[in-house]
Amino acid sequence: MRNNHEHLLKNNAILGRLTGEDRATVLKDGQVTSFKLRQGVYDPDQRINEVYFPINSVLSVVTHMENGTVIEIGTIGREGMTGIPLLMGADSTPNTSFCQVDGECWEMSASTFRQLLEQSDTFRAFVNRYLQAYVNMLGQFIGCNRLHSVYERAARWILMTQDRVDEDEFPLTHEFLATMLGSRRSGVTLAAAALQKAGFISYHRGCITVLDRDALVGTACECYGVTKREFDAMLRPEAKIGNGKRREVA
Amino acid sequence: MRNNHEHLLKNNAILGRLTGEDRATVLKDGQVTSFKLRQGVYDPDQRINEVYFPINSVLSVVTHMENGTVIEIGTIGREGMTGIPLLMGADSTPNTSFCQVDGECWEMSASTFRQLLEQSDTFRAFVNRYLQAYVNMLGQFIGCNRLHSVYERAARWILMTQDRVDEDEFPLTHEFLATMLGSRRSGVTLAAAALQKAGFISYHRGCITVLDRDALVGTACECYGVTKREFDAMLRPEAKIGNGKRREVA
DNA sequence: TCGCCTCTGTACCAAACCGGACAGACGAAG
DNA sequence: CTTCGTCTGTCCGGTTTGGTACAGAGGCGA
Repeated sequence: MRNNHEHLLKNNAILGRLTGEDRATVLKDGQVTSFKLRQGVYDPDQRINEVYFPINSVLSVVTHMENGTVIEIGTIGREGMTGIPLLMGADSTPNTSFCQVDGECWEMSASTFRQLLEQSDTFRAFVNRYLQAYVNMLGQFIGCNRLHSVYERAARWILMTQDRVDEDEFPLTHEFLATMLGSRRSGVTLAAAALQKAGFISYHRGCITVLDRDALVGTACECYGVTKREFDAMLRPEAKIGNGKRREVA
Repeated sequence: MRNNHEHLLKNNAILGRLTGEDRATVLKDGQVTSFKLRQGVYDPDQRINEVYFPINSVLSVVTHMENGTVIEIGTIGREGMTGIPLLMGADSTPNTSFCQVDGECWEMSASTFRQLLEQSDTFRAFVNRYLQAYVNMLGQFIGCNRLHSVYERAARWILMTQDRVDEDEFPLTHEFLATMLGSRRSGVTLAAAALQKAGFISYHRGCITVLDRDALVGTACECYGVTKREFDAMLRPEAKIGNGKRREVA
């Protein structure tokens, strides 16, 4: 049982790097939880009592506009965790989180999370670095949503999700993707059809398969690579976070 | 001289709330610095040696896309500070910061900043809450950039800047605003002309004047109000937001 | 005062996208 | 084997915006 759990922990980038006492605390005070497709994780402005470290599930953070429109602002998978606001001293978030691809998470109470932050420099360091990468992703997406086409963003989104589930196939409807991207469904259908025709992906009634990852990377906007490098770098303690951008102000 | 400085500190939402030893540390180890229009503050991936608390200046954080396009991801004025990455344990940022409206900042070395974080619960709390509001703003703008028109976003931007300079008049060209909003200049000219015709603003060769704030608020997308409430609430320790729950200070 | 540079107004075409709608196709449930 | 709901393909008019270009107007320096 414990071996099984330890195996699961390895799949999460943060938990998988803990050792000794820290790992013991995680195993002792946490548990595996499953999320089903579209299941809610956090509601706006509600107290956050648990944090989750995805193992093979993918969660989505979205914001609601006043007119009811929903749009994705971030994705959380095995590279990270939910409950970022706790790290900043808040106990809630104005956003909504839910399950985008069903699977398992490691659940930890907010109090255990805070205890670990105090107890472990390693844990605090990794979580902080994740926060940093997450915030940098938000900044990137501000530009992405303004400057890049549905086609590019769709490819980017598919790649990001595939990285997090680590399988070629996962559930996805055009309708859902359109909501995440803040575009209309028929626009996504055109983009998806083009990607399928090109042989990069195939899909069928709510299920998508990535066929040619490299081609997708070439199709997606730079935002995919930029954020991926950020997240990768965060996991290398000695690496400098950043991606070599060095430009002048206009 | 010291009185003068203390007066300046009051104008920054974070520094203005410090007392006793904390304030003494700030005054002892910091200084006033001026930024000129378009002057750079941080370059991508360069070590952050100083942090700045705007007094009456406004700074802008932008990201560069690979094709050279620049777009704003955040604004920093007297409600906050630069150097957020330090708070997350990083020592650089992938983004660029520069001066959007010239004026003064309180400059503090990174080491003093870290010392204050250790020394003062109050300081750490305020800075953490500011980070929280800043991150929430990023999330809001991800949606805003995708879903709202140039007209709405232009009004939002003008309001946000005016809040930070606290004067009705400040420098702004259509060209610059277009860059910040990630749109083309002539589109901003149309939006600005409409706002002027409506009597909400007036402008002339690189200088804009807000004439009717309330009308502008009505014109801007909800994102203005949402982020303003976040910043206001985060800086009031006793504030109740969301469902009436008090947010804990870290 | 003159000339130049910046800022603003405007125009035009093309592409992308919205908003909405409709129909076919597939699969799950009965 | 139907039925029904979901998912996808497609269409069309209208709007916004991108890309580009040009000209006038104001301010500033020579």
